[in-house]
Amino acid sequence: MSVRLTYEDGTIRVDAPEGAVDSLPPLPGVEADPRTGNGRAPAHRYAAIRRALSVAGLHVEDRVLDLPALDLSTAYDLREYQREALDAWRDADDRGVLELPTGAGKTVIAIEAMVELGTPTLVVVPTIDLLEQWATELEAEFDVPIGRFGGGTQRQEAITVSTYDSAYLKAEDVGDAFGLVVFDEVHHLGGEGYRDIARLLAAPARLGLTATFERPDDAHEVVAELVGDRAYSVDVDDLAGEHLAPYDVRRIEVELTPAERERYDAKQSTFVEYVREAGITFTNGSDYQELVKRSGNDPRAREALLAKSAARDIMMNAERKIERLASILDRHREDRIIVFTAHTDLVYRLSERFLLPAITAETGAEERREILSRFRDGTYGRVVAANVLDEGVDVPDANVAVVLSGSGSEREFTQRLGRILRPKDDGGRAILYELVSAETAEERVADRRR
DNA sequence: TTGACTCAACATCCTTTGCTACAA
DNA sequence: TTGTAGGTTTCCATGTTGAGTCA
Repeated sequence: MSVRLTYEDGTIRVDAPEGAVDSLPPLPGVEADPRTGNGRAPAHRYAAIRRALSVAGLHVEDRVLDLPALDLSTAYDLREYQREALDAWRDADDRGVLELPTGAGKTVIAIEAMVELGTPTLVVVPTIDLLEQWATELEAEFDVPIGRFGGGTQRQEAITVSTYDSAYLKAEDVGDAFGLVVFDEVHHLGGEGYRDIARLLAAPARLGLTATFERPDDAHEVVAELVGDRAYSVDVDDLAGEHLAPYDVRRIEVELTPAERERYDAKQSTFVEYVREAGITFTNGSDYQELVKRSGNDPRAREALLAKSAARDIMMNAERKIERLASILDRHREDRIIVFTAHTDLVYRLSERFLLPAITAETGAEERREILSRFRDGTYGRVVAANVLDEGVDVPDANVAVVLSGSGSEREFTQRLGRILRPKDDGGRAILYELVSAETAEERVADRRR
């Protein structure tokens, strides 16, 4: 008996002769389609279905992928840990996630994987900036045209780079055109909508790259199912000193002013009292969602949330943080500094007071390029940014970071730290200052991200 | 082609506790 | 008496991004 596999709009269609689908061994993800009398599975099950059919000793007429072999080569020589990472991925049947810190050379590993597999490849990235970086790198490395989905162009080639958004729109149409898919910053794939990208593609080989695989909402489990488990992981501290700059993190506690303290305590207790009365325990992650839900029709819940938000503003934008920043800027006159905040308002205030070039979400692409280019060539020695420079932008090297405020996200912290870890010519140490308001919830927030 | 706009998607947002109605 | 479930269609606010539309 011969089983036929076909790709159809993001699914794998399974046909057996005489409608003998019922007599097939159980196949991963395949369900009977009562209308057509055949079996059907989401496309990402393709590799597993092939394996199951092969184990069962059935003959397969495979019409899913019909891909040309690519003859690629690269001049790159992998470092030892890069080689180990790639080998681990290959040992896991060309599936899985590599967890490496920013600056460890994830792109190089992906390029080597493409050379070894020699199959059409789709690279999926979160931003247009990254799309350009990857495309430029691949064009320089391989002597083939590189396609682009995103940023206004939709051109498909054997090797194509796409944004997550465009990949989401195109996956159904191109799901049978690639043998390998590389997800850069693969933690994004845990997003409710984005995970469909991986479901609709038939590509048997899947490589995920990230500096922080785990997600607070546990969606990395979904990512592991779609791309493969974490195959290799190396920590910043394993590379610091050799391939990355050695670094120090200095936490500086700052007192609230009496006026700030009074307002903070009032707002915080409004929140805490409501939480206590409502019996919300925050024992699991969804409790906060529960509170948000309530605030839709319970005015007191809404008031509590607004109070919490006001308290957060006070502790994150505390006056004395700005004073401490002044002395840090003074001490590091000769250094290259990036100042990070959580609020755009504060970015503009700091920009005005210390004459720092500012970048926020409101900064246009052209102006942003200009600022970063001047930071790169040394015209500017310091910049202040909101959450913009956290990921997906090629930020010139700095050696001092000042985190004035941030979330409890481990990912955000890792990315900000990564901004100062490119090895220094003089072998110098990088420093990250973390300003935290004493005796506020910010102490917990700061603990959580480390 | 560009620039300004809107829209949708995604991420973060968190604390020290214990109710109430109903079915079996 | 004991065990269990308890919104249905999420979504307080802020920040960031990519895609699409229109002039």
